[in-house]
Amino acid sequence: MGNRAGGGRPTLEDVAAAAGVSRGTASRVLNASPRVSPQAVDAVLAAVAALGYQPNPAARALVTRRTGTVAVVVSEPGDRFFDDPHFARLIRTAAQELPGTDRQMVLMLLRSPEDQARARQFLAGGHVDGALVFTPHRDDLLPAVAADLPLPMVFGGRPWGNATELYTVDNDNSGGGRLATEHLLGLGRSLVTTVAGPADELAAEERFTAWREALGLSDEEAARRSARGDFTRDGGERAMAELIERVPDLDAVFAASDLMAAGALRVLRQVGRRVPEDVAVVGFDDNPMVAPHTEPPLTSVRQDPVTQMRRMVARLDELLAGNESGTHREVLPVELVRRESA
Amino acid sequence: MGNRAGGGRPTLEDVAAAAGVSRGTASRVLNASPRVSPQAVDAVLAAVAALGYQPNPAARALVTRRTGTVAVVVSEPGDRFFDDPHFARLIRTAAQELPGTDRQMVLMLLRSPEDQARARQFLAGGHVDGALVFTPHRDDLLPAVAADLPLPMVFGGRPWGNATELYTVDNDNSGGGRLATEHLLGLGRSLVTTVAGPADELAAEERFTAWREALGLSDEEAARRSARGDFTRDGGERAMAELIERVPDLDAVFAASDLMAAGALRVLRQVGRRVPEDVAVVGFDDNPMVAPHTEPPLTSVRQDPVTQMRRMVARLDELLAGNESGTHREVLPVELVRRESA
DNA sequence: CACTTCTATGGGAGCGCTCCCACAGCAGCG
DNA sequence: CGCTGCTGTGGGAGCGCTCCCATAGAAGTG
Repeated sequence: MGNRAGGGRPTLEDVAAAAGVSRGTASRVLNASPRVSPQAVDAVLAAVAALGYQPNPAARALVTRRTGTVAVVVSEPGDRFFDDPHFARLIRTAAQELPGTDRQMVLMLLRSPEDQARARQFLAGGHVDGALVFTPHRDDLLPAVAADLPLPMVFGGRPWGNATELYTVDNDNSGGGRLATEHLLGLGRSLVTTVAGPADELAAEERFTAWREALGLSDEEAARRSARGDFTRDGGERAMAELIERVPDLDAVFAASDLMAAGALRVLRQVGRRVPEDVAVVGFDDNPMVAPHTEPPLTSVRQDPVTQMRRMVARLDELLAGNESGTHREVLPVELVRRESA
Repeated sequence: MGNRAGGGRPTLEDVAAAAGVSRGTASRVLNASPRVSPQAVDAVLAAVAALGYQPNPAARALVTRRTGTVAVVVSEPGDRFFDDPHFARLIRTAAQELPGTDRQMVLMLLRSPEDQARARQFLAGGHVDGALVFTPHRDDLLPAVAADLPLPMVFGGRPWGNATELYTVDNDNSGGGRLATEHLLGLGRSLVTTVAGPADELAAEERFTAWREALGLSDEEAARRSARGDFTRDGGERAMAELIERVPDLDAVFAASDLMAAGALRVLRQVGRRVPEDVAVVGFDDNPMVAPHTEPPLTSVRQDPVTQMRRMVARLDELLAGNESGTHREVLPVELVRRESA
């Protein structure tokens, strides 16, 4: 009576014994089954409290085939995971949204092709009930195998490949690129250049294409008026330096990320161009750790990782509930936030 | 033969049947038991490959009482989790160090007292084999209950309370505070002030005390020459503004974090004090996203979250292996990185 | 050659839960 | 008063593994 004979953690059997009911009834109480008498509920709950009982998650998972955990997968081979506060916001939102429904979050950072293979194994291995996946790079192999994995998955940002059957929650990169470019045009700027993101990320390509189309540029002219960065501050500096060399008379820059815009601003200052008087600059992200703190504060296209993650969790919840209807592709709107740089 | 009758995932029984051995032998092969014949090993491995078998983690956990996962717990009620790249570095290092030994990482962000209670439940619930815990705040309740939890735990930074039986991996905050202060003194500065961190964090208190003792200040004088921030950039700005008002003739500032130092630099610039000519500034963290990018680049006390997390993982591994010897408290050295601000 | 080791193997037991079938008890009905 | 239906309960089966005991056969010993 009271505690368990073996001395270890109490089991459901111990709870049942203490409550004077059977294991089956105790289980029904814990799973909120309607077919239990009120007095049984009370007795079991009292026994649970008295014994400090907690269900064994492994035993439960074994029979229900549900683990109560969700994987959050981020592929980022470089240093951006900690250089860019964007990721921290994503992770934090995931951590906040998931426990709300009593699910734990397994975080996987993928830095190499081997990591990707391991992640595939892991996701197929029954460790988690579903996955939220960020695989923006062209050589990320997870999207290609995603359709074969018998696991609910929602992608953040559209991965490469014509995987229309994947569930994705994306930001409106094209709309953002257009917004930024048209804003610069509206300011009366005549030579709008861009510091583009890495060509292996679709989001970067979409922003670039939107810029090119908003200006109606030929491929050659677009190439001349653009330079690539890698979404980092240093990359932005290098690209800006290259651009100013090649297009000395530029009077506007659309940078595909705030971090790159920050690098660009620094270079512009170094070469004596005033922002926004000589050169207007627009960033992308509206990163709260970057955009308001640059010199001058940065006008930027706001995309909201919090909303994105929320929508991803909501979509995954639907999939976990067996609801496979609904659009596969969801696109979140972006907006221009004006500050002083443009 | 071949695949499973039921059509679901193959089980160990299926593998055994395909390999022409018993379930017991198949299990021995998978667990690298020495008592198996080479031909049995080959047959089982071939069957595993042919069937695409993966062990059911729940079934394994049920009997071994090991889940193969480790919790990483971070208590941070404010926005610092994504404002401060420090956390991202910690998380990324954990993600990198843990899978090396085939363990998964469950991330828990604690923002409220309820979260703390939930975390306690979770850690006691058998979901994970161990935990790496960051609970720097005075009202974090996890450290107090840690000793009662039958779970290997390693703390990052020393939590409040005289919990000498806890395993901790800390940075040398006192040494760092002394280093910074003595450096400023060595520069010939006569009025060294400090922008201290929040009083509810032990690390902040240790840095503050080291500063006070290096200067040999009375309590009143220490209070006059210091102002508190909350480890954020904005907090640093406010504290610096307050300090410059109260101690107009200050010629040096030791800021307890790089982010606060960045805020301080901005205020100093605004009021027309030149750094380092008029005021020398030293930060703390040597945050790679902040210190090299301030105006001017920041001299800072380097602490290395990568090393810290590595040591924590190593210590947890020892505990998981049953080795409870070794020092409970480990302190990591810090060093001064000179740039232009001091 | 009978005996004891040793090695490799088979298969039962059992981890702690949920699911489900069977059944007791009790109304309500003709 | 025998029948059906409904509610609450007990307990067997079984999820897929690992552990361990028993045992067959090979190898070693006097």
